[in-house]
Amino acid sequence: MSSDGTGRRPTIYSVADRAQVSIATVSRVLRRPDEVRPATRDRVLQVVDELGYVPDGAARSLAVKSHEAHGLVLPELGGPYYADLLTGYEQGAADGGASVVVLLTDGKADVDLLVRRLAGRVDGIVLMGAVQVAPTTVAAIRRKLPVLGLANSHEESVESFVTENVHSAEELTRHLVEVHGRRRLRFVGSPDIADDVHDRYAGFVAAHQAAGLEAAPPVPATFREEDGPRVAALLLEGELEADALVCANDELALSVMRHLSAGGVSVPDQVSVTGWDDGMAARYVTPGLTTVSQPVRELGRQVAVRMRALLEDPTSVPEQHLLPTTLVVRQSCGCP
Amino acid sequence: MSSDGTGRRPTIYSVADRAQVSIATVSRVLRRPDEVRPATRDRVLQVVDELGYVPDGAARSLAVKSHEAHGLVLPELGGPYYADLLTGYEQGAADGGASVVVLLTDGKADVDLLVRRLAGRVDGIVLMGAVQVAPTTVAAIRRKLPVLGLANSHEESVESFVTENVHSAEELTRHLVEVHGRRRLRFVGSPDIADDVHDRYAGFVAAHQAAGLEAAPPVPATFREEDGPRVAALLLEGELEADALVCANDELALSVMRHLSAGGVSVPDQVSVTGWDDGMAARYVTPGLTTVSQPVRELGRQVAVRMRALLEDPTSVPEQHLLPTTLVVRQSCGCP
DNA sequence: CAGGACAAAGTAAGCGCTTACGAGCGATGG
DNA sequence: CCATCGCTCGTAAGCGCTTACTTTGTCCTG
Repeated sequence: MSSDGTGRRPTIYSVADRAQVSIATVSRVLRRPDEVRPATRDRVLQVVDELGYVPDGAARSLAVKSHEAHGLVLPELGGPYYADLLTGYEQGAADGGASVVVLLTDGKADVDLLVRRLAGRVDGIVLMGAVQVAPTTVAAIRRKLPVLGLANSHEESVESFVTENVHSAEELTRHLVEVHGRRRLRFVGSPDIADDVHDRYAGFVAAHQAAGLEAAPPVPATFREEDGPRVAALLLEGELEADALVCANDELALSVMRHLSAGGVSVPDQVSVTGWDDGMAARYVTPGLTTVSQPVRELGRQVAVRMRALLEDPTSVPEQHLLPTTLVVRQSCGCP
Repeated sequence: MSSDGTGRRPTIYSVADRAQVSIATVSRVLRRPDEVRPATRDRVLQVVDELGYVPDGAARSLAVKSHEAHGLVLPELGGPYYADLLTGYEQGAADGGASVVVLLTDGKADVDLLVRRLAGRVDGIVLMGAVQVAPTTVAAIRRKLPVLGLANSHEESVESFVTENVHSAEELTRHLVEVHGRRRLRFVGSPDIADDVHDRYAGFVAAHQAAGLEAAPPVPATFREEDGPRVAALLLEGELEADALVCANDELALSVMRHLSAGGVSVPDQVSVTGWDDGMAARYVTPGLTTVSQPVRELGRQVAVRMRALLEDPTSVPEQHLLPTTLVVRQSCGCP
C-alpha cells in the first residue's frame, strides 16, 4: 500500500512513508506539533509541502466525530437581509473553527430530503422560519443534532432567535397615525407567509386599536419586488383607498413607491410608504424610505455563537432570544 | 457493540440490528432500494424512521471518496453581486447533488490556512479573484482538487470565468464622451485591488485613446460605500476636476452621487456618475444610475455546472470563459 | 428431480484519519 | 550502577459507511 507519493492524492500514509515516520507522527505534527521533536517535525512538514498534502476532512470528521461545520437553511439570498445574516453567521462559526454549509430552499422540490441530508454533514442546523420544512423532519433531525430557529416566533418547541416585530410595527404605525395624521392605512404583505410578517401585521393592528381605529385587512403580497406593480396598480385604479402603505419589507416598499410615483401619486404627500429591513437602497431613494432596521449581521453572529455553545454543552437550557429593532425615519412617511 | 438504538446517535448498525438485517442491507435500502425485497425494505425503513436515523455524511464521503460538496471562497457578501453569485452557484451545485461550503475571507487573518482546510472538505473550489490567496496555496490545493477562478482575468494558469469588462467600460466611457460631451472623466476605483477593476480602467483608457483624449489616472477607492464621501469631498473641495465619474461599482457610485448632491453638485447636470453591477438600488435612486449589468446569477450557475463536469472528467481541457455584460443607461449619465 | 440461473442478503475489506496505549531510550538521582 | 521518569514515536483499534464478492435460497427447465 501507499506509494511514496506518486499516487493521485497524497494521504497521510504517503507522507508517513516518505518522511520515514508512522502515520501517528504525521497526525501529531499537524495537530499537536509540540508533542514531536523539532527535527522530526520539520522533516514531516517538508514532505507535507512537497506532496501538497491536505488531510481529508471526511476521514478526520469520522475519527473525531465532529463535522466542524454548521448548516444554514435559508429560503433565498435576495435583498440584504439573508446576505447579512449569512455574513454574520459565517463569522461567528469561523471564530469557532467551523465552516458553514448553506442550503437555499427556494425553487427546490424536496426540501425535507435535502435538510435531512444536510443533517448528516454538519454538527448543527439553523433553520430560517420562512423555509417550509415538515415538523416531522424537524423532529427527526433534532434527535441527531441541535437545531436553532430563526425568525420563527411561533414555533415554541425549537430554541430560536427572533427580532422584535410587534412593537416596532406598532411604533411605526403609531408614527404614521399620530405624526402624519394618516387614517386609511393598509398593511402590504401576507401574514401567513412567514411569522415575521404575521407579527408585523399584529403590531399594525395593535396600533390601530390603541388609537381607536379599525385596522383594514392586509393586502396580500410576497417579499419580492415583483409584487409592487400589482399593489401600486390597485391604488392607482382606485380599488384600494389608502393614505399610507406599511409594507412587509424594503423590496416591496421600494417597488410600490416607484410605481406609485410613476403613476402620478406623490409619496409621501398623498400616500406614505414604509418598508422593513433598512437595506442599502432605502438610504438612496428619494424620498428616503422610512423603515425598520434590524441588527441582522449581529443576529447571525449571535446565532452562531449560541450554536457553538450548544455543541459544547448540549444540556444547556433552551432559551428564546429576542433582538431589538430600530425605527429609521426618513422621508417616505412624510417627515421632512 | 451496537445497542438496539438506545445509544445517542443511531448508526447503520443500530438500524441493522433492530431490523434484523446486515448493515449492507440497510445501506442498500437507502441507496439502491430496488435491490432489496419490498418486505425487507419496508421493515428497514420503518426502523430508520423510528430511530430517526440519518447516515453520517463523513463516513459516506470517506467510503465513496467524494465530499459531495463544493467550496466557494468570496471576500464578502455585501451588495447584490456576491449574493447573486452564491445563489446561482448553489443552484447549480444542488442540481448535481452537491452542497456548497462558503468561506468569507474579509476580516480573516489566515486565509491561506482556511482555504487549505476547506480543500480537505470539498471536491472542488471556486476562488474569487478578489480574495488574496498565496499562489503557493493555490498551487497546493490544485494538486488535490479542481480549482476554478472567478473574475480573475489575469491568472491565466487557472481555468476561470470572467465577465467582460474592458469593452463594456469602453462603451460606457464612449457614451459619456460622445453622447454627453464629457471631457474631464475620472475613473473611481483602484485597478490593483482586483482584476475586474483593472480591466474596467483599461477600457476607460482605451476609450480615451480612441477619442484622442488622454485618460486621467484613477482615483483610488475600494468597492465599499464608505469611500464615497471622501471621493465626493475631493470634488466638492475643488481638488478634483471632473465632469464625469466612472465608478468601479454601484455602491461606490451611489454613495458618491448622494454626497455630491448633498454638497450642491447636480448629477448629472454638472457631473455624470456611473456604476457597475446594476443592483437593486441602481433602479430606485434618482437619477437612475447608469451602470453595467452582469448576468451574475447565471454566471454562478455556469461555474457550478462546469465544476461538476470537471469533477466527472478531470482530464477535460481547461478553458477560459467570458460572459457578456450589458450597458444599462439610466439618467445619472445625463440621458433623459 | 437434478442442475442451473437468478434474486436477496450477508461477509468483510477497506476509505484516511485520530488517539489510547505502550515500547524504547537517554537522562536523572539515590 | 540501576530503577525511574519523561519524552518521542510506533502499534493498532476504531470512527460509520459502501460495495465487491460470496453464500443461501428459490424457481425454472428439461
